[in-house]
Amino acid sequence: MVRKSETSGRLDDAARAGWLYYVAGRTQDEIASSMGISRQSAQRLVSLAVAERLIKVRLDHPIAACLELADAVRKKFSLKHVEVVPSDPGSSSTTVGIAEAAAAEIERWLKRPDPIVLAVGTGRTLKAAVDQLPAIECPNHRIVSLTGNIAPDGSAAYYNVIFSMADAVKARHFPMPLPVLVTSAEERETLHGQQLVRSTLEISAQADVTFVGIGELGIDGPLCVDGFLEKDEMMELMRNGAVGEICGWVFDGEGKLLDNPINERVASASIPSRESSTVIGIGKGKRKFKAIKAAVMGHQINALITDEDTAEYLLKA
Amino acid sequence: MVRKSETSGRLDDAARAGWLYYVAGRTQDEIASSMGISRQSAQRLVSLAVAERLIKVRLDHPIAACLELADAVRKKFSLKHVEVVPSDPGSSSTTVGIAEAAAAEIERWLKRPDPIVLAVGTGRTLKAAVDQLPAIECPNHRIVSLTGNIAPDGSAAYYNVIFSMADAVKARHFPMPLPVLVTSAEERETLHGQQLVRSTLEISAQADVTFVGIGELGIDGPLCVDGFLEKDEMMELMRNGAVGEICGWVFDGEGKLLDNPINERVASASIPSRESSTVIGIGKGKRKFKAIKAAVMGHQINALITDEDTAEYLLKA
DNA sequence: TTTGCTCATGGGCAATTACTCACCTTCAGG
DNA sequence: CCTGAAGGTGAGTAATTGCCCATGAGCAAA
Repeated sequence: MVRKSETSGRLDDAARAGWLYYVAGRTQDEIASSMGISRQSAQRLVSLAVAERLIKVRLDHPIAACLELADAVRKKFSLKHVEVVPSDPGSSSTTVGIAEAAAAEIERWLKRPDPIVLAVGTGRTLKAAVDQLPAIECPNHRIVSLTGNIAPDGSAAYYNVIFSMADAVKARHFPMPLPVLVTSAEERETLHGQQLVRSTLEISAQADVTFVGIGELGIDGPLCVDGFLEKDEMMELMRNGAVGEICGWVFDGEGKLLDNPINERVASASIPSRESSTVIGIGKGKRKFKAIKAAVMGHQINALITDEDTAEYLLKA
Repeated sequence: MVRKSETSGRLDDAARAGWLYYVAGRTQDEIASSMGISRQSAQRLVSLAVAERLIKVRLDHPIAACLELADAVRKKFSLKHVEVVPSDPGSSSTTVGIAEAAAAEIERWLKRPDPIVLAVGTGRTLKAAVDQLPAIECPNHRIVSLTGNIAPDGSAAYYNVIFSMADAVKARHFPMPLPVLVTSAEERETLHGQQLVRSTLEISAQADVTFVGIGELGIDGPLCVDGFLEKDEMMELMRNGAVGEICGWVFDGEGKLLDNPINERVASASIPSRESSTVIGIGKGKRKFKAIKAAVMGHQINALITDEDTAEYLLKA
């Protein structure tokens, strides 16, 4: 304490101050008087100890690993927000965990006092999330669907989540009275020109936050299973490099939307701006690995809710 | 996540808040808004995480003064290893600081790749140290208790640390199904002859490293407070020159085990060899000064974790 | 000796955090 | 159905901390 100018002495002091502060739990004032320096100097020593990484903080809880993964993924892909839930090794479900997390995130947005536009896509995961929502009243908000609600056979599409959402959430909601895929680009233009559709599209473009499922391709993927695409169309798509889809918009391994006849027939609204709004993708599981990776690489989404296994894949890949 | 009342969910939230606060360095306001709760609730979660010991802080820096003291003490008493942590002038705690240091030392031993036998004694300080341990998996190691786990009233003794240790450390552990003191030397022989006890005793004799608390005597000392000895027995002991105890083994001012009826009734295993293994005593504080000095003088231990004040006392005395 | 630079210091102040209090829900037991 | 305990909540407030700034010491180059 007599000599101050040696650098090592200063680090020693920093260590001592840091110890008193973090381990012993004293205030900076107490440290200052016990070391015979001013409070400000004590503060500097404490922050020096932190800056020099003399102080190591550890959190002993399974959730810590998830948070670290989330942070790493967020940084690697420059995402706005990433949430990672623990993987459940015993379950093959593609929704358990992330559905609850997504529901919590939806709830947080809906509880905001200022009016927002919340857009939703489609998919089983998103449906599961919406099913977790409690009853909420939020007359200020608007909820809009990006995708059509008409299945290939003309019935109401089951996985159009906006209706499930309307059950729980009291807000104005805007479905999209269209099929998911139409027969041609021209038909899409015509339909999108209708007044009702056009106003819904305009609302969707203003979305503050968007929740979308991320679908894998393949003959077991949702586009085939739900009958939107025939098996041979799917094979053709995959030959062209397609690996995943969001709201029917098909993209390749780098997350670029494909320039092909299928995408020309997608009647969904465009995915809202990733520059000016938050677009949260939801998905996990081995079959979706490539699709999720492509979606984050190509910035089709700028936020992600997934599980540990998937997050680890994203970091390794 | 819709329902919040689950206790485990609350701890998860605490962990999350603690991580965001200490690891990610966010403010409580940011945490509050990102978790959708009020700032006060965020603050509560953070302090809950601290209170539940989810957050562990460690300081990685050899403070010069402490190092010098440690070296001097090590030489003076021919010890294998001495660790000195800064004293906290304002605190009367007998564990703060050394508990963290002891936990770090235990962790270092447990992280060794080669299989070891780690023995533990008893005491509040050791308990506090073990409570600082993170979760570790080390199936190669064995952990054995030197002292019985049965209190005078027949219940499980609280300060038998091996059970706390088993919570954090995944390793085979061997408790000692005995009281600390039995009624006579003969009873001890009988009990020690039991197969279960004998094998535990054999393991303890092979210990590579042992961690023991150092207890002071007196009517406020642990032996009396925990009901192992009556006040008059204690007075008698002290009249005979006893100054401290380790695992119940009572020794005099020079660290020699007393040849008296009490030590004949101690059911603990013998302290493992100070020739062939490392026996680390943990303790600090004025009330323990004489006991610690006696323990190092008599080589009841061959390594010590203590604080500056105690180290200075040991050098002067 | 002067000049110019770096760096630690303490004061002051705004931001952040901890604590207390009154109230509100939940739930077990009468 | 009421009641009281336990535990959670937000508001308000006091305590603590982080940061900017002007100052001055130390030191090397001019």
